[in-house]
Formats: sequence, structure tokens, C-alpha cells
Amino acid sequence: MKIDSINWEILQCLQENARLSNAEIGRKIGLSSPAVAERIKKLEDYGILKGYKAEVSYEKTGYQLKAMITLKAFMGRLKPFMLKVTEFNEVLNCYRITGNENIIIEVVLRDQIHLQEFIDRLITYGEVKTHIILSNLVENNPIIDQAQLDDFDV
Amino acid sequence: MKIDSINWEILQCLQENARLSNAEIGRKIGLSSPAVAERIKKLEDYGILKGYKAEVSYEKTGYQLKAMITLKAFMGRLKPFMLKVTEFNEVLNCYRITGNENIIIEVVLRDQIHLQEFIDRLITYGEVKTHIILSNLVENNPIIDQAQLDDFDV
DNA sequence: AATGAAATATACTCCCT
DNA sequence: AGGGAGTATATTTCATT
Repeated sequence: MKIDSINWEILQCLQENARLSNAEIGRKIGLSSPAVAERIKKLEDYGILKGYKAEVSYEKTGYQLKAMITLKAFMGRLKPFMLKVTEFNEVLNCYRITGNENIIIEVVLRDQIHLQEFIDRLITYGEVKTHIILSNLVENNPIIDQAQLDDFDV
Repeated sequence: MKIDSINWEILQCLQENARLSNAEIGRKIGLSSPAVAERIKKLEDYGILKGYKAEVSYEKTGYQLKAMITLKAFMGRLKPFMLKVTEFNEVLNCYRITGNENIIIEVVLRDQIHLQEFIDRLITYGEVKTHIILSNLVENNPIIDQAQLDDFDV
């Protein structure tokens, strides 16, 4: 499927505010609301739009700490970990990666005690490195049309 | 502000699908639509709901690669990097972290050539380690009520 | 803080171009 | 693939409890 410039405008609108109405999007980009609805449906059907998520503040919901934790799995412990990690509700994202470590986990935690308890759960699977997030320099930056990358980044 | 169980239900709904109408949310949790609207407005005003973002597939928008890149900044190069990173449109998230590295960057890239070019931009700021993301074990897991963590994780 | 009702706005379906 | 009309549904405001 081809993503034309109008679809990129729709993707940009929805990445900024997923709760915009079709009518509001249509006004911004000069299209009728049924046309916007039809384009959004196609973007969803093709898996380009994967979903719409509310961003919830972890600090204000009682999670003082956010951390990136890497795991270098012990022999034969990677698969058991991959099955187990889906049960950890503190985990926001977990990726299999290349490099010296096998896994990187993004996690929210109540406090230092909770962090310690979480690390204890991990160390049976491998070597753990903890990086506490101090601040956000870029947060949820939207994906843009590749064709525009060079103009911006040079 | 207190987040009661009804607000947690609303947060859960919106983290699953931010484009649900207030009326639909109300039907799910047994509340009228004006009541839902009022609660959402308060959650927004208190900064608990920070925004609503469409999830866009990086693979299907022409970005074959996603990577986590760490930076261990050279002396005096951390601040210049922090100013510069906001201009890199490939960067989805960038965090200041504790540990051996100072910065972790989540980035989408067209291909290996683009990755190489991006690393070249970083190496003037510090020591770079690249971890290409192979797969997603957990993706955008919602934040849940702390009180429910133990029940789930044990 | 929630409900119900009235006014406005939006979404959805269908037909036309 | 998009516009316009008509119907159903949703949002918003306000009065009431």
C-alpha cells in the first residue's frame, strides 16, 4: 500500500492526538469526514496504524522509578525468560536485541525496594544491568515520512 | 489527586484504545457519558493522562530497522548532544540514564546505510553501542494500579 | 460527583460523481 | 477515491439530586 502525502498528514495528526475526531482531522487537512474515516480504516487494515494508546504518567500513578534493564541470559535461560516476561506487569516494553546483551526491558517501579525485588526476579535468568532513567530528552517523537528526513536532519 | 478504581478502569480502557468514545467507555464501566468526560478531563488536568498517541508501524512506513543505541559521552560533549538530539527525527525516545552509559536512544532507520550514517552523527559526541531490535516480546504494556501488581506477578 | 434532557456536533451509510 | 445527504449516535452544557 502506498502512503501518500495526505495519509502522512493523517498519521501525523493521530500521532499528536489520537482522540481527534475525523471531522477535526478533515478540517486540518482539507478533506471530508467520510474520506478521513475511509483512509483511517485502510491504514488500520494494512497494519500501518496498529492502535491508539493513552499516555499515562508513571510518576503520577505511583511509580517513582523508570528503568532500562538489560539481560545477558545464562545458557539455556533465554527461552524460559521470554515465556516469563509477559507475566511481569511492571514491564512496559521488552525487546530481543543484538549485541553483548540479549534483552532490554523498559520497566516502571514503585521505589528502590520494588527495583531490588524486580532485579531479584531477573538474576536467575542471566546477568542484569540496571539503568535508571533520570530524564526524558525526547519522548514519543512521531514517525515521519522518510522523504522528509534529510531536510530535517541536515 | 486520588485515582479510584473507576479512574483506573478508564485509564485501562484508554490505554487499550484511546479512540474509544466516552459513551463506549461508559457502557463498559457502567457510567454515563458526561461522567466519563468529566473524569477524563480531571485526569488530563492533573497530568495523569498526558496524551493520546497513534501507534504507527515502523516496518510498514519504510523503516526496516529499529535500534536501541547507547552513548557514553566524551568530556564536555554531553550537553551539546542533549541540545542536538531533539533535531534527529529518527529518534523516537531518548533518555538520560544512570550506569556506564549516559544516554539511551530508541531510533528507527531505513536500512544499514541509514544506520551507519546515524552512528556517524553520534560518534563525535561519545562512545556508541548499537543494539538492533530483533523482536518485541512485550509491546506497550499498560500501566496498572500498583495495588494489583502483587496479584499478577507472584 | 453523577444523572437526564436538550442542543450541537460527529459518525455512519448510501448514493452520486 | 472523494463529496453530499440523511439517520443514528456522541458530545456538551445545564439543571437537578
